[in-house]
Amino acid sequence: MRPEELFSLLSDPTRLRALMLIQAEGELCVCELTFALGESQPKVSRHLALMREAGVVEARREGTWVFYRMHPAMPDWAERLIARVHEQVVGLGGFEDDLRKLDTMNDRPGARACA
Amino acid sequence: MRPEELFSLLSDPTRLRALMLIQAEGELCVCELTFALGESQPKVSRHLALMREAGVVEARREGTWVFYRMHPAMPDWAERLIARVHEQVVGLGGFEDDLRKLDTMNDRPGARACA
DNA sequence: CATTCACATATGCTTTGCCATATATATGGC
DNA sequence: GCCATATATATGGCAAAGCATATGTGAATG
Repeated sequence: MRPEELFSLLSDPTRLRALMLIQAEGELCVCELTFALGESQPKVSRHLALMREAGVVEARREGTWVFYRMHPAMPDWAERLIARVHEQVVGLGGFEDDLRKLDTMNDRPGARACA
Repeated sequence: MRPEELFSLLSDPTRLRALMLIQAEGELCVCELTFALGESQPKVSRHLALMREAGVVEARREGTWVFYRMHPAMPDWAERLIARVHEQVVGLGGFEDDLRKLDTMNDRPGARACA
């Protein structure tokens, strides 16, 4: 993975917001991300697929749901970079709103863990 | 400036390489960047213009030359973010090459300073 | 046990718009 | 007039969004 490719992935609002949510929560399923972002399911799924194909996130199926988390085999520089991005960006309006929105979701598949 | 916009700027190889050089050197003119990157002058100029219009870098004219540096009024989060990016990618092959290439340039306008 | 249904997720397809590049030309200082 | 830099125009390609639809899983019904 080259740096420009990673930045290209981060340059879309839907992907950036989704990734910051995953970074904050550790693991989230598509329906949780769809709810928190307020975007259509196909749109969210497509963007997650792009990050999955690039090796930024990893998918794990559990019954009906598919959970996404940071890819464990990501290069160190990329992992650190995303963590730094999260630190600098999480305070900006919009990202906090997404987290709050997520907390208002009922009946979450609740695999709350492993951050 | 929104984060996605910054990442969009960083997602082009020419812009990323140029910005990393500026971050490392403090200040560089267009001809130095053109030389170090090995790209055409109009190409480099256009990419610098994009970053200038976005408020990421600032231009200063000194006679024939135009020097570019980080924009002093950039938001704190963006300034820190670019510094973190530099820390994480400066070690990757390619960026080091650009710096070495720059050092081989003769008759540099040499405003070496103020980093 | 097979069928049907409901739900979560993924994927073709098409249109639209932006981005990068190249070439050519213009500006501005010496 | 020469050099460094900027900008205009045209073109090719890629990326995002919407819509419809396909896949895959689980539950319920007969």
